[in-house]
Amino acid sequence: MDKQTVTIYDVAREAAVSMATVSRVVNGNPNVKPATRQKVLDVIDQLDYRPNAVARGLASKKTTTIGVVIPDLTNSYFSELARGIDDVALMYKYNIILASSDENHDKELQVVDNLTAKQVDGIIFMGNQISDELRESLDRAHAPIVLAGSVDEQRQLPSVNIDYVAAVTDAMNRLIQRGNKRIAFVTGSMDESINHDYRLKGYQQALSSARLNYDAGLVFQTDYSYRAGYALAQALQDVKATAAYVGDDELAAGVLNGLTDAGVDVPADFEVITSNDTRFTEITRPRMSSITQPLYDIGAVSMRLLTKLMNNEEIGERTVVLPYGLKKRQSTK
Amino acid sequence: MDKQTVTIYDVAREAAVSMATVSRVVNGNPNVKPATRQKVLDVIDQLDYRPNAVARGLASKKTTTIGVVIPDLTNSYFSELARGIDDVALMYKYNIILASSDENHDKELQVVDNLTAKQVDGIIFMGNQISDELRESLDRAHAPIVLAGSVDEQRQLPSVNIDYVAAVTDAMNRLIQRGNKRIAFVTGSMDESINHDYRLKGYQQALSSARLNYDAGLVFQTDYSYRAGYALAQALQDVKATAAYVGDDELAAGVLNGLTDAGVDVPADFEVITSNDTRFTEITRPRMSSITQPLYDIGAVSMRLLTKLMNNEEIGERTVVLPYGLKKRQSTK
DNA sequence: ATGAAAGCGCTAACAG
DNA sequence: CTGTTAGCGCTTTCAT
Repeated sequence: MDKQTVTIYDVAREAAVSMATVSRVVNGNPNVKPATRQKVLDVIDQLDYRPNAVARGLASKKTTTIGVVIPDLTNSYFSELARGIDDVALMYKYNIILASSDENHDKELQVVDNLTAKQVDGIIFMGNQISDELRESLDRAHAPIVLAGSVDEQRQLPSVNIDYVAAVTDAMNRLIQRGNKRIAFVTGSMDESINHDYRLKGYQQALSSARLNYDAGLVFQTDYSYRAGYALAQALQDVKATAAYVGDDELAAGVLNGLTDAGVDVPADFEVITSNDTRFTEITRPRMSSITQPLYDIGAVSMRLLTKLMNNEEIGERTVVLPYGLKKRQSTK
Repeated sequence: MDKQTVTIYDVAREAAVSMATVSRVVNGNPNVKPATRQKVLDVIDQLDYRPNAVARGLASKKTTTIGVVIPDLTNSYFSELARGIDDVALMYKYNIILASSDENHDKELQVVDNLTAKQVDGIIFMGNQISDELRESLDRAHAPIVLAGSVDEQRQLPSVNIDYVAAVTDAMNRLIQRGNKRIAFVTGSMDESINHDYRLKGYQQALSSARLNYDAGLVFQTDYSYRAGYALAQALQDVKATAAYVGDDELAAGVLNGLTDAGVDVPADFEVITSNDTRFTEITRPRMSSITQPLYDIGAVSMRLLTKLMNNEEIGERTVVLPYGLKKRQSTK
């Protein structure tokens, strides 16, 4: 039942060199004579030696493992980001410890402490409520961290996103130009900075530029789920909205189908525009117009940035803003 | 830049006990006098001591970390399974190292070796082509493994699934009873055991029970993507199929929309039934009829089974088969 | 109930 | 270019 049969010591003995030398060839240290390197390599091959990453981690204080905290694995927005993270992590030979936070503050704290105990070399964090408590936990990790597709209202933490304010403003302008006067704003919790400090700001800016009144009754705060959106159909009609900006694609799909099933014609009688351009936008009928953002890239760039931070490389800008766009499909006129 | 400031040694000194005692209280060993336990606890609190999991792992040969290999993070089928795995892992205090395989055989081998190096205590594997090579790698891990929502044609590895053959047979019978004579079979690669050895078998069984001929021209092998399904619309009409069983929900959504956009009325002129009952089935219009399966539970039960295996607990059946169902929605008559 | 001591498998100075 | 020697921080016998 030995997990580890052959160790670096066995290789050293068999190859008649010191373990330091074995360590050197394993780690690609150039200070080894080709002949002995080959000899060691042969023995490694013959014994089928595999370095123990845990021992390595303890000795070197580097685990080549990063932590990724994700609010919801089953939400396409996050899983697309994760894919970008994963690809780049692989490229740089880092393993990922996945930690689900369920957008729950206590759990976020817990998982971060947990990642710290595991001595991760860095953390990619997705989530939009960075409390002071969390900031402390993150500090204790003594490891670099970057926010992926998430914002830090205090702009202290390195992050990669798009310009959410401008994106929402653009989306709103589109709706306003088409003559909509009562446009609903539908997103997740306003406790999330991205909703409260960015999207809502964009919403209000567009309104005020168009000299339209801001009506709190048009603001819907719910959770990011299809069901939640579907359930909103009646309320949306009750407030006489003729369009909606929605902060999540599944939520938007729910709004769209809820409305359609209630006999509302989208986009003729009601326009909807969503935020993340995930695959859901193509699957619904009508297809959903959306803000577009390079999700995979946001994840990939986050991870790349993290590697730089972990290597103490020179960083240009700690907050990288990627370009967004607007894609008109069928849910808007 | 010290990652670890306070160690067990510091606590021992400060509490005037040996590190062995500190270790005992940290690990909940009952052989500690309540008074000294309290003293140690106080010092731990005061110094904000956090055990280093890496050192622990090296000393105890247990990392409380498991590896999860997943073909595609962005596919709902797998992410739903992962959610179940994750929840139970948390419950038993295991961390998850996530390893994407991209349904690529070489990558599977590589990630398994990687997980082995990291000394994971167990592995949950999703994927349906267990080659001999992979089996060897898995063996070398010296860690228990369970297949989640995946099959091992050789039935050697512990796994949790539904009865795929029966499920597909049921789905086919439904289609056949409605009078369909030419039913397409649309799935991913036939190299995958689940497609070749299970689903296809169910398809053929249903056909033969109904005395319908098996026509290889009705079998479509593609990848699990919306685009792939969408692109199949013409081919499906060319072979004069009037219905299709589809092995993946996104793929099915593609088939459905492709057909609809080509002017085919679903379900009036063409029925489709899919396999995984993920959220996509509710979002498409018409909604998709589907085999139902307890995805979250499959993941959860897999993880639970793995914990038992890791603790050398007595296991009843190494292959657990969960119930499936059939849900009629609007894509079938 | 508690302590001493020997590792776990590897890296990293430091010599030579 | 290679070997020696300490640890890394913790668990785990084995004594006491």
